[in-house]
Amino acid sequence: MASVPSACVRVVSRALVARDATEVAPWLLNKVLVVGGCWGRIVEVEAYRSDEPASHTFRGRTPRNSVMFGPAGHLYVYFSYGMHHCANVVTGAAGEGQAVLVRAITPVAGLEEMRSRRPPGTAEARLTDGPGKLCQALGLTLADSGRDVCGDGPVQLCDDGMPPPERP
DNA sequence: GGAACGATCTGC
DNA sequence: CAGATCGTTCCC
Repeated sequence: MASVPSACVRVVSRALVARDATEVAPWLLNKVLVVGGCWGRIVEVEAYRSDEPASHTFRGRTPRNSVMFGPAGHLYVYFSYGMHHCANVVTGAAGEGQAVLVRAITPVAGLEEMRSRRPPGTAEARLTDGPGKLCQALGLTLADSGRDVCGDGPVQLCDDGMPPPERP
């Protein structure tokens, strides 16, 4: 069980992810996603709000997307194309139906564990460089949907002090 | 009750 | 660039 990043790591506050998704998205870059003994740095994200046709919440609340209409700071995982999982961090005020999709992370710790969940021979650079890939590498499934990432649970969103890039 | 369609990934 | 593969949603 690898330890979390470094000395000054704190779970992000719910207030900071309760802002608008378009504001939270760039801020999430370089934050740390921890799942058990595995963790990596977020390097690509995408904001989804209910006013965008592509968003799962565009046509209102359904059983699947209900987590997105809940309070910020929870994980929304969905199953896509019958074979991939994708993970989002719910943002905004409860009821708004917004979230930020984590599109890619740079793997930092727990690499062997991540590799064991990916196809044999997967290069380190290809381990978590896509929304479906990172969920497979981290072992995130529908069972993780709804988890609070602002607490001390198995899935945590942390800040180790590295600022987001100036030019995203 | 059924059909169409993905916030994707991989291999040809 | 097409196929894999199935839950969710929407329409009849």
